[in-house]
Amino acid sequence: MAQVIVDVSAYPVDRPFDYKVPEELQELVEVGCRVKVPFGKRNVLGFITALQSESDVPKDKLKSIAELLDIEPILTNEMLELAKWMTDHTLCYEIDALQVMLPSALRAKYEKTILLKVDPTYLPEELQQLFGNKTAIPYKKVESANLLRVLKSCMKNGYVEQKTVVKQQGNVKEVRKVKISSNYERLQEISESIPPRAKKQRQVVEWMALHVGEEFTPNEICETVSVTPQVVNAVIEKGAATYFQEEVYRDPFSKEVKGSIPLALTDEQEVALKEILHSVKSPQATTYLLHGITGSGKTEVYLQVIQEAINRGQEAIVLVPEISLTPQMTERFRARFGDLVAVMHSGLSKGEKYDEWRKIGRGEVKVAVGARSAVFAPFTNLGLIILDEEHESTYKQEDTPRYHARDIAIWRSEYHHCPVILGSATPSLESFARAKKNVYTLLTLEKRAKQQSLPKVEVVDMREELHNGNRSMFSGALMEAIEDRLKKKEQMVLFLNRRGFSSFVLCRDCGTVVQCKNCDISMTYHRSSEKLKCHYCGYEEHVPTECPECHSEHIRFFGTGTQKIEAEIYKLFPEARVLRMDVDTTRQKGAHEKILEDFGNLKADILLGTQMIAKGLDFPKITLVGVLSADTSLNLPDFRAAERTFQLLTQVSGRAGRHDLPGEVIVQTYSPEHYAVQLSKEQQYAPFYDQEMMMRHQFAYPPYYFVALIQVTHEDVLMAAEYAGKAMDFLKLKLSSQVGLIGPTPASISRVQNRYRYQCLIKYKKEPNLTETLKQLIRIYRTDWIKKGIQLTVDLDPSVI
DNA sequence: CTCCATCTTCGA
DNA sequence: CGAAGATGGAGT
Repeated sequence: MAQVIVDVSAYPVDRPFDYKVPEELQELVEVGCRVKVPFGKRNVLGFITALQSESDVPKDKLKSIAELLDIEPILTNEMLELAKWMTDHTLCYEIDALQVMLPSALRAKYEKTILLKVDPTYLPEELQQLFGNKTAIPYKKVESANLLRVLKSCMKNGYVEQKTVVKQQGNVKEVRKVKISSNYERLQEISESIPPRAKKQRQVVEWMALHVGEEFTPNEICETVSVTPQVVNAVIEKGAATYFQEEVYRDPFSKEVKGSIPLALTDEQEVALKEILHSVKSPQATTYLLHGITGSGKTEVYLQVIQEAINRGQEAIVLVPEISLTPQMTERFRARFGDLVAVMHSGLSKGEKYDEWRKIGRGEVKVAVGARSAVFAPFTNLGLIILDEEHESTYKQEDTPRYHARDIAIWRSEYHHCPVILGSATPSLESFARAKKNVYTLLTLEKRAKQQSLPKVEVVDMREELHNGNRSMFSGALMEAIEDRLKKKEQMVLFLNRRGFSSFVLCRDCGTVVQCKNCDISMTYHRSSEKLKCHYCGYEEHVPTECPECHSEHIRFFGTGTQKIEAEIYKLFPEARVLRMDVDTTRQKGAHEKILEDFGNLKADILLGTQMIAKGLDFPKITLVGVLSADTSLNLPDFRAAERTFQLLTQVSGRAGRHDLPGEVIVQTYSPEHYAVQLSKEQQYAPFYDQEMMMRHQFAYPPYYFVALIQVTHEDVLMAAEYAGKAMDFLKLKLSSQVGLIGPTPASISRVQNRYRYQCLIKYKKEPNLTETLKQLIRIYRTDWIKKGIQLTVDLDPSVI
């Protein structure tokens, strides 16, 4: 008897189902294996979460497992426990928690197929043709041939049957290899039996006799003996060797990396290292907040702690925020630990991810470097987990299961009794507050590792520029600086924070801005494709030649996309060589690496990009960083806007002058007096923290309060508003008077994909009843509201509001 | 009464 | 989530 969580995300089936284990699988099934089980009228994938001898389910209802998909369990006990915890803490289904821990290659692919049940001659001509001589074809094929009507009548007659087959999305890659017989005499016999005119065959067998028992790819043999594959085939048929399949890994690394050795540490680094090593050795689950200014050498500390973990036979997980960072970052880890490193990021194919995952699970590697989901790396003897740039919002998954990698890391550290390092130059207020309360242990690096001084930061007031008649995106100071660097042949990074402010199309006669027809947001102009795109739903349309409202021809592009800036740079500085890095230029696989490599090889003077270039860049020739508009992130309707801006400005500034040449930073803004702008000038984290904490206290936001966000959407505005109101009423009724309830209010983007969005915010300090109340709300929604087309989501600890 | 479209239910 | 029964309105 096996308890199985089935692969169906729905409320009524979010619990284990009991299945009989067929005789032939008795000895094989294990907790954590995937199985194929009959569920309702179809087969689905499921995970065995428990094995037991008894079941409360009546015997006549019990079905048997149809197929065992894994000989070895793919989920560890730790993962099963963690999944339970996640369902409770993120209010998701257990199946979603389990699925998110596995590489997508192991997820199920359901394919509708049509099975032939009678002699094909019974079928109408067209359908017969589709089947050919097969007995099963994909449903899609019938659909695309427009034969659904024919199919239906055949199904009625019982000529054909529909069935969904369960497959997995990706597979182990195998290559065919040749194993030469280990029997020397046998090879001699074969050689002698080969007729004299088959010269090539004899050559092959004679060569094989020199490599008794060895393994080669067919290609290797063909090349060394210089024969065609057919010859090798013939020899194998005679019994000189056998074909076999060998499992191989897809190699995600494009280039070799030179080795590196541990660097000498500064006193500060030494102190931090000793402290963390203490927890590695104890071992104990301590969470460290490593607060080190940009360029203070956090990574070297990570590397040396990991080395110790490896020496102790343990493994380490390193989380980095985005792919933009991974090439440079992973190279540092590969340089130190070589083949012991696995990478996990979105740039890899399904198959590559699966291979890396298997290397980790088998213990063939000791370090996993990757983005958010790498926190689930299936190590069994973890010695350390690191979250670099811990404040990054990408550590929070924005759809179910809405987990935060930081929380998962801490959970796993408690399970494995190992430390967690949260590293950042600009820690999230939450983490820093916890460090101050000694929930986390604070470690500080205040000096830059190579003793360079911090770059000089100049804040330019764009209002004055405007008064002085400069209407361009470049202030006088920035233009001068760019010209200067171009002359000196030094490099620059220009940073444009595009979020919420990109090039839109505006009619100068009536003021209409072209909006997406599905969402309440302006369309963004893309010069390369000459199209308008919606960044929320992906809708595209051609650039209009006249205003859609008043048909005036006076329409023009406003705002500043990276493309527009690029064009402007070329106009102002015709000799400048610009590399643009944004969503458009990095869509292709390996494009990040290519751009950064080119920039590193001095193939361009200016690197122009969006937030993806804010982090991790480390090139010696960068002496100028320009932030074209600091305001865009400052004015977002999010209580973390100031924090984000401070973090962003600090990070960007950190790109300049990391090596011998001194760096300069120019920040353009319409709010030069804002504390987030002012305090980022000298990376004054502590004053910023104090100031921002005051604001958070005043408005009852984290870290003083926890927040939970409830979003209600519907195609109809009134329905969305009404049910958001109902949700609010329910919360008011059930929660204590201690909680702050805000809403319902329209979401900052009030319509996405033709659905109107309303939200309610819960602020609370201690509310033991909260999870239960939210579960009840979700229950009401699932049993009642969902029928009316309402969609409701709950996010405990949302990263964007 | 038949046919199809949509809603509802249920899953071991 | 998806299959199949239940429901219901339009067409024969």
